[in-house]
Amino acid sequence: MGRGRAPCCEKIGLKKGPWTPSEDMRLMAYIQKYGHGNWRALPKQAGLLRCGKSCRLRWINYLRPDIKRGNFTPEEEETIIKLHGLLGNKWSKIASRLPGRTDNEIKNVWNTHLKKRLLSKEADPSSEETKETSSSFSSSAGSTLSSCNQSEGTIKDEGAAPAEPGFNLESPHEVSNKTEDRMEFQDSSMELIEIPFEPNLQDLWDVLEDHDQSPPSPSSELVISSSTAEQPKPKPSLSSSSSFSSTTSTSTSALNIQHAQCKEEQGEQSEVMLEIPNEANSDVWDMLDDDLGCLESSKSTVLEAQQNEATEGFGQECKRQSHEYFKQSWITDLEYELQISPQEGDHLLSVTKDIAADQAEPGFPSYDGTLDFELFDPIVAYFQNQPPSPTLFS
DNA sequence: AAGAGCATCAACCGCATGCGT
DNA sequence: CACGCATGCGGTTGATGCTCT
Repeated sequence: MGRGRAPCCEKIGLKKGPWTPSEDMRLMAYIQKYGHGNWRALPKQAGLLRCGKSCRLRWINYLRPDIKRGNFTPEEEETIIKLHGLLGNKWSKIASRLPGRTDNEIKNVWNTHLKKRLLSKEADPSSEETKETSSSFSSSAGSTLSSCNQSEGTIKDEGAAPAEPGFNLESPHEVSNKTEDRMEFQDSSMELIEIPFEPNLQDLWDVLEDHDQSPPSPSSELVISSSTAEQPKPKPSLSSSSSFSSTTSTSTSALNIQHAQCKEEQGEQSEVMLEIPNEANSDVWDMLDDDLGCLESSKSTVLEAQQNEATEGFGQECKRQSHEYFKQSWITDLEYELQISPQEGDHLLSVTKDIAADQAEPGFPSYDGTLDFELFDPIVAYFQNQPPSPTLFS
């Protein structure tokens, strides 16, 4: 074959322009079932008359479940301005620090709003807003800036996913005198989540839900500890100081769970430590990203449903069930990943295993290259496997 | 009410980069 | 090392909706 770049896709016969709902559903269904190992082959296998690039873009910018829709908050805009000052037009880098936002979206916001706003501020430097912006590296930057500075090194680290701005793990459950500890943790790239001890992780969901948080940096160390201060008795389902490794196919040794303290007499503090070494297998972070991304997705779904309550056809009960579904799925998945309470019959678990089994096959995907839509309609399968998301279909 | 101008954002294009052979 | 390929990234475009006159 001659030198030079191959065309990104076959132009002939492929569709361009806006995506139809049917195409969206087909793409979502396919990715949900098989993932997106090969974008170039994906459209053919999914029965889409699109090039792989277009599919990838559509997924990343619009269909991905953890996309945060809606207007940018002032905090997000501040963050973009600051990061743009640091990084320039590195939209993907900026996007990586704004959970749920895409580089395309940020680029658009910058070009349509923020750039003009900054220009107008330059023209009128006496305005109040200008003061705020120009002091973006002073105290007004708040947690966002501290996060930026804190992870300055990871910005330059191309390989590592940087810490997220606003990754504030101060928990309502956290004991009061954690200030010094927290500073220590920050210095040693360690974050702390404290949760009421519950072996089935129900409360972990609730606590994480209270944090408007993002996955931590891979360069940091995550510690999830639990407090039983309000519990009549600790429930040490994990043996004291027990430590075991995840044996999932994707993460082998990086995940250690230690039931470090079980002060049954005092009933004061019992901890489940989830320690991930700095050099942890990146798969662990993928797993946590997925889990927390799922949480974020579910949260935004519920928020969206709440916002649309008056006008949309999703009733209160539907929304509640959707929320409960995601909550339970997330918890079950995490329990499985942590090997705390694997449930063989669980739907999500079986789906995950199906996908994992498919992906374990050499030359994944293991089917013959095209889907038989008469036997397997991905659209039907999608709605059988997952409740419709108001976020996606609004 | 109609049309011109503007704003927004999804999508495209082409180059850069990284990886496997 | 050279090459081919897949994917990522950033600039740009064009369709659509909104606002103003």
